[in-house]
Amino acid sequence: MDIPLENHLCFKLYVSSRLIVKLFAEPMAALGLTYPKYLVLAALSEQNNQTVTELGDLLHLDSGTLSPLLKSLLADEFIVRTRSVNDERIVRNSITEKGRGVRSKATEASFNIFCGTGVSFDALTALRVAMDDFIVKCQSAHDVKTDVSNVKTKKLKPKKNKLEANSLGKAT
Amino acid sequence: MDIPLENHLCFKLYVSSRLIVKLFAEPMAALGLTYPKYLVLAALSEQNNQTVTELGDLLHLDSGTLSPLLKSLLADEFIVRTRSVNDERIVRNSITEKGRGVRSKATEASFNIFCGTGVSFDALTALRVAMDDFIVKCQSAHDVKTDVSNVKTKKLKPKKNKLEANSLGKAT
DNA sequence: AGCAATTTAGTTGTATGCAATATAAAATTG
DNA sequence: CAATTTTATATTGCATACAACTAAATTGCT
Repeated sequence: MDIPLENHLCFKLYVSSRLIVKLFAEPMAALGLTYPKYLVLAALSEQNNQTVTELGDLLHLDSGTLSPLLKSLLADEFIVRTRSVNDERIVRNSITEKGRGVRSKATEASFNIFCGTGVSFDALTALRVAMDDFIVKCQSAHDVKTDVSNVKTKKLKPKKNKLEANSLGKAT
Repeated sequence: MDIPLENHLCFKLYVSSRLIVKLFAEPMAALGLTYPKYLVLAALSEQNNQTVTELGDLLHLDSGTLSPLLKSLLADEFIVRTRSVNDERIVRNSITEKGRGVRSKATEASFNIFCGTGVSFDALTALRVAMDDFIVKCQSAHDVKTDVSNVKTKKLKPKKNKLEANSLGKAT
């Protein structure tokens, strides 16, 4: 089979994503951030105190990527991390005041980057909407692949609790 | 400043790109490929015998990424590499028959992946067109950043030279 | 010709992404 | 309630990306 590279939407997305992340690099670095770190701060800024799993669902990143990122953000004091008292497996991540400060500046930088591209608001919005649909469909396609067997084998039950607080001292 | 993550086009692109690349992973691995390797083979399949720089311009990748990639493709005999006689700095990359074989199968897989997402051809085309414009604008914005000073200004840098041979014979 | 600047590709160091694995803790099960 | 399974997070290993740097080859300039 033969399809020109030019006709590969995946290729366009791949290039677009890397180009835009590259545009973010300098402004973010000036704030002590990287692109994914900015996303984490933005996520926590809107909904604070999220678990690693919740952040992962939102950003489509797994613990293999998030754990080092959160560790670094903690070291920079942009976030604090608290192991849950009720369930010691869970670690909640909260943005600090310092974190909110850089997040705000970073969002401003992000806005300026967008302006710098000269893309119209309409085009921006249209792309976002189209992208939303695409993301849902890709996610579904991916779930189909990985969920072949667990269609009927899941159940949720209420939690209990026990034990006391610490600050990331236990559980792994 | 405060803009919801949901309104960040960059975020949508970032997520979309990673999702689609993830969908490619298994089918490509079955052919001994990865996503960027597939792109290289697709590029050479359309325009064979390209230099590293030409491939880089097309795929928006630099030698830091391409050199290891091409080295790996060479080891797998999907391409051959020839240092130019006229200009020994230049290395031309050509897809082999074996390479064309897997590229064809990979393109077929790529088509199937697209079908699996359920995205309509129209939506696909619309996205690609919108993406093209976006890429051009991002590229321009990036060029503006990096070209600010070299329109009329030169830099002074110390130079020297020494050493020899590598796997392809000469020229580092 | 002779040397500085430029170009081309490769290497190094850092930061992701992600699958696979590890580990602790909680939920289920017999 | 002990053993098993599941869940939440962290760690490891591999493959990109990319900036910065290196080395060799070529161009340009005087």
